[in-house]
Amino acid sequence: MPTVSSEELATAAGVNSAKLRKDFSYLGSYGTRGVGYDVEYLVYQISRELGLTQDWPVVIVGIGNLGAALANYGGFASRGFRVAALIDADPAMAGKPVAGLPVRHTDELESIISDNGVSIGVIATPAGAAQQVCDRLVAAGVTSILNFAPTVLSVPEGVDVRKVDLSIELQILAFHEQRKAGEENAPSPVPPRSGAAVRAASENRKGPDGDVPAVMPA
Amino acid sequence: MPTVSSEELATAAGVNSAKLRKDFSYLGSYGTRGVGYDVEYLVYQISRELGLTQDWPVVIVGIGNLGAALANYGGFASRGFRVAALIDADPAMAGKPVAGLPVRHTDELESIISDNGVSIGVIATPAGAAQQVCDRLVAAGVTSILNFAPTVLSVPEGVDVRKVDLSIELQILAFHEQRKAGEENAPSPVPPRSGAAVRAASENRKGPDGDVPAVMPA
DNA sequence: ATGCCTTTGTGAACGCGTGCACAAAGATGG
DNA sequence: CCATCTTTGTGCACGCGTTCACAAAGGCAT
Ligand SMILES: NC(=O)c1ccc[n+]([C@@H]2O[C@H](COP(=O)([O-])OP(=O)(O)OC[C@H]3O[C@@H](n4cnc5c(N)ncnc54)[C@H](O)[C@@H]3O)[C@@H](O)[C@H]2O)c1
Ligand SMILES: NC(=O)c1ccc[n+]([C@@H]2O[C@H](COP(=O)([O-])OP(=O)(O)OC[C@H]3O[C@@H](n4cnc5c(N)ncnc54)[C@H](O)[C@@H]3O)[C@@H](O)[C@H]2O)c1
Repeated sequence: MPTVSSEELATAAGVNSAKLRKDFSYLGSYGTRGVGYDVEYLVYQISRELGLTQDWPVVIVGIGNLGAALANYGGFASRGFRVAALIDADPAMAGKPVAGLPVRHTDELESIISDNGVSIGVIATPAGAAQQVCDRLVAAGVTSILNFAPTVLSVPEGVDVRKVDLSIELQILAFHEQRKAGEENAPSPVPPRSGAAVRAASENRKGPDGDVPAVMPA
Repeated sequence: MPTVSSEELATAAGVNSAKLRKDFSYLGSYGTRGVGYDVEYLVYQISRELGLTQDWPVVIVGIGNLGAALANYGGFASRGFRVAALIDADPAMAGKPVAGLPVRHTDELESIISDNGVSIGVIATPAGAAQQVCDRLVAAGVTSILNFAPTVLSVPEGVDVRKVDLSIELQILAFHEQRKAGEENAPSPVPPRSGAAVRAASENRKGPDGDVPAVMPA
């Protein structure tokens, strides 16, 4: 029986082995003392807890540059996600095949969602249309949304929104970049107290309960 | 002089006003007691600290579906990022205009980087090429990388890597989705101890010092 | 069966971010 | 010029995640 010790996994992942063991214990995952964890069982258990054993139908709304790229991306299927439909408001796109699927018009949005039991939606429309699309998705029964549009979506309680903001990713890199440059020469105008604000700026969004809105002017 | 109080900002952002004030104090940002913060000065100060006052040249490597979408994305320019060049290994693409810029061949990678003083690179190549591209970028002087390929990149100390893994974003949504479904009926197989592992699964990557590698099989 | 060695599971300590509460600062009006 | 009111800046305590350290458990060899 192939096994791994928490120490091996921890080293590979670059984390503390005690944390790993404690986390596993929360999952009810019992290893064998003196031996380690049964790899197969461990994988199964984590997969199940993470929801990877069932597959989730998703819809992508807004089949432009980004939406088409997402539709073509094979990485979703391999993680248990199935693209149930591609939806766009442009009548000219309706019926056109993208990544092997015909693009459906926005009119069909509600029926597509309910027919397929979709609970996860991806929004890749322009920012101006995002909230409206979001509202329709939620009304139709979607309870999880992955948003690429640079807008803060407001949703009723019980609906999760994750926002992917590529500009912020770059800003975080730029922030560290600037910091690197500043270290060598003159001390930063701000003393390196390394306080909460600085650290918070390096982190990503905190969780499902509300993203940090962009306060900087575009 | 237009001002805002920490309380106003905190309410708008949905955070605690004390946290906000404390964070501002780390930035050396002094408000006026009884009045609040000078909006203009505050914006300038935060912008500067975040590195938004200078603009950063970036290169995008791998002009496929995703790379092209990124190149066409206007949101970067508005946040102070300038696409210095688009680079692809496919000879057939060389010279072809994408988003108004001619695609350059990988051979030119090093000279493009040094000529433009690029320190931030975006990798949108297939996973198999990512590490190799990364090595070349780093060797040429890039010290910050935004990686879209589903691979853990290894880089020397001093180089920051941020990984955007869209599958993981969906997995996090699916995880919560499953949890929602489980609450109504039978109790989850795992008692809702709400431990560190569960919470950690909702969080994103922690910071610049090492992403959490994907341990699940694809 | 017994003893040794490895690795788990976890209680306790530590570190850190967050929120509370309040004194000091400064504006504003009388 | 003084009183009052607003809002900042921050010491302090609380909560939570992380890490240490170790006893218990189990395999394995003798
Ligand atoms: N392209 C990128 O790399 C990138 C990066 C980050 C964020 N974004 C954001 O993602 C979104 C899409 O970007 P893009 O480059 O694909 O834009 P795009 O203009 O190429 O595509 C937008 C698509 O949405 C469709 N659409 C418009 N309104 C709609 C509606 N109400 N319902 C359904 N579909 C609708 C349009 O017909 C179009 O096909 C934008 O909000 C953009 O800011 C894009
Ligand atoms: N499309 C998506 O929505 C999406 C989402 C998440 C992650 N990704 C990842 O992003 C990457 C790109 O995705 P894509 O859909 O654009 O793929 P793609 O196949 O359309 O594009 C890849 C491009 O990279 C170029 N390339 C290959 N090797 C190269 C090299 N050594 N140097 C420079 N260029 C090279 C190819 O010529 C091609 O143009 C993949 O790793 C994919 O897994 C894509």
